[in-house]
Amino acid sequence: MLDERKKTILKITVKDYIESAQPVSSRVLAKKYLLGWSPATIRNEMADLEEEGYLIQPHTSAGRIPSDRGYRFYVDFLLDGYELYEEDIRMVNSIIFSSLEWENLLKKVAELMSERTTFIGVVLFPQLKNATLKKIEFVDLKEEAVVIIVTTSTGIVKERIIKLSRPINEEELQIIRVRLNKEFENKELQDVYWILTKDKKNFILPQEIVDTLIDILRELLYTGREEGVFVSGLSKILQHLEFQNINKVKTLIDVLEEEKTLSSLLFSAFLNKGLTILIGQEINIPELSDCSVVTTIYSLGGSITGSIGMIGPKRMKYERVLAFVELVGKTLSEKLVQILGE
Amino acid sequence: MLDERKKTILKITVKDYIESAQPVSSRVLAKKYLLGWSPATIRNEMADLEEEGYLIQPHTSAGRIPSDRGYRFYVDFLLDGYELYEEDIRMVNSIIFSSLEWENLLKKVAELMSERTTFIGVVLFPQLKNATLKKIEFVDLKEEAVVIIVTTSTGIVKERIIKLSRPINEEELQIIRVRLNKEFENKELQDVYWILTKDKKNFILPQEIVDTLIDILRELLYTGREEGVFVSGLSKILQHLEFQNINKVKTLIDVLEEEKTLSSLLFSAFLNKGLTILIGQEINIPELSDCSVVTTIYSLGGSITGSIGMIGPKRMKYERVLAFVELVGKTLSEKLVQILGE
DNA sequence: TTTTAGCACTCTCCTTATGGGATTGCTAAA
DNA sequence: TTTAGCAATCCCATAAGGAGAGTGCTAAAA
Repeated sequence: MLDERKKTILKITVKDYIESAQPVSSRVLAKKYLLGWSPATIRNEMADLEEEGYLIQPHTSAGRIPSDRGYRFYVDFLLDGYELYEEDIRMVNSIIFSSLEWENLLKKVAELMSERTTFIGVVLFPQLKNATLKKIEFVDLKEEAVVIIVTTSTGIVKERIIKLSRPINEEELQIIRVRLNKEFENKELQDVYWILTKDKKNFILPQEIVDTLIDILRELLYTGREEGVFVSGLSKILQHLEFQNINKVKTLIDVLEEEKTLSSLLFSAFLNKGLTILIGQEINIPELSDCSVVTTIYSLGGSITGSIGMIGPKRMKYERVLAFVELVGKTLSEKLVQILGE
Repeated sequence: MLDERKKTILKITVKDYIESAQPVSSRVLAKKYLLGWSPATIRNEMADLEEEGYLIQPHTSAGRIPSDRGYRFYVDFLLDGYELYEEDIRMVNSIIFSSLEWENLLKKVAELMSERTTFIGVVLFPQLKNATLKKIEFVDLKEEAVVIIVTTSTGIVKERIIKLSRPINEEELQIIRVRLNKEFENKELQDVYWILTKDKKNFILPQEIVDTLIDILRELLYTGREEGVFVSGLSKILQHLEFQNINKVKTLIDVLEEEKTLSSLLFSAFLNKGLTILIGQEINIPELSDCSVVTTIYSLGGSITGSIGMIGPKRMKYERVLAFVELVGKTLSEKLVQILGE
């Protein structure tokens, strides 16, 4: 374990580097922060910290910057406390409690997160493993075209247009509607999915309808909308100094357009069930090794859970981002409680 | 008007520059394309073409590159013909005729376009000015939470969750449902919107329901989903040589994350009602002055229209992109006919 | 009159050299 | 154990030089 002086030096080194983006030298530490030790002393301590893997020297005659391990120690043990801003609270509330349909709301949340922090905001679609089916509805468009609409207990709606191979009139549709709803209302989506796939042939229903229902359920259950995530803030993050060179930008954009990568990244937030930080290599995505990721979940009991996250340079103000992400997660959950009850 | 020799020289200059990305010199023109004139002669002609604004010299001792006017002349008068690839046709069909809900389909189309061309694919949400209302549905979630679902004649579905100020039971909901559908079924969205806003107070209905309906209709009518566009292909376009410097990339990304700019750009495709090319400054967005935009519409009669487009460097293979965009537009329209009839 | 050869001139870009500046590690003294 | 002093190291901005490519112009050839 590090002694007090080493902790202090590490802490100030991390803080200064986050602010200045310049390797921190012993001279700056001694002079700017008036620590009471001479540069030479500090130099010795920093050499020790480097040996133990907390600091890195970009080249021989440069100051030092924190390693992943240095950031990790800082975040785990040296943080002074979270910094929650009034203005953030106001904005988060005003977006989340405005009336919007689901998808639009989540998209706005992603935009808001990047807007307020200049980092990337990511929102994972709600995962519905424990939700129940509320209603199946059919809307007859014309001739053989029908819209099938499924509503879940969590208020998520998913629809699809299908073209039938033979015309179905409103009476017949009504029979199907009543029958399906009687059978499936308030059943878990999971179960409905299994019943439909197993007994596929035994339903005396137009095959297209059964197939489409299965399709809709699968999407609701396993992927939100195609591994759905909303990502926002590319244009914001490029202003940071770590993304000045074109190749880093390219690899970053490659990753961020790959929805699968992001959704599985956010998905892992479920396991931790709370505020999580991953720093650099810990993220386990080489292209993001200059970044940190802060995630949390939003939820209502067990029936609906999703997660949100921010991706930014490792050089981020953790005090602020941690507080902010927590705020957004909590506010989203509150909104769920308000609408769907406890 | 240009004489034959100037046309030939301009044509080959444009072609060579599109291929090589290098300023084209008189020597290359004479030697590589065996035109039968000496470099000196070609040099004179190129000087003329520059004077007339078709070519530009990046600096004194460089070859020449096409100006916007040069590209425009090339596209209008010098194109050999469209180039439609078998593989493109296969891929476009397989994506567009797979069964997907609306939004997902359009998103996939944008991805497809960028995938096939390495340029940016943009898809504007369907504009519904002439669509009619098909059905209004309520799903009772629990206590005071209700989902309102509106389906249009074009098969577009939009929903919203609301929290009521007092409980409403299923019987009461049924009365509202029947009454609203009786009154509004098959009426134009436009009209329903006006009736609701004008007679707001006269409906003996919970105020929240009326307000939410108005909200949904406004979104359907005026903005798709929030000026909705799908954009795809950022990571692809960065491989092109014109986006090697960081500032160009930044300004490009700024524009592409600004949905309003893009949707109004695509919206203008409606006025032209067909395949449109804008080159460089013609686009009228300074940040895109190194780009060309090719757009077209997809439609079914007058009831549903949207547009699609590609954004790429001016140095694009117009023969191919024009054919491709036309293909995607036509195939999308076909799908509409197939589902919704004529 | 039109086309072409020849040549000086211009500009870019790459490589190399140079010097200032910052910071370190080490040694020896406090 | 801490500190002052100093040589050594590396980065980086700037300048200098030279190769290469292509043009414009002039004068001769077709």
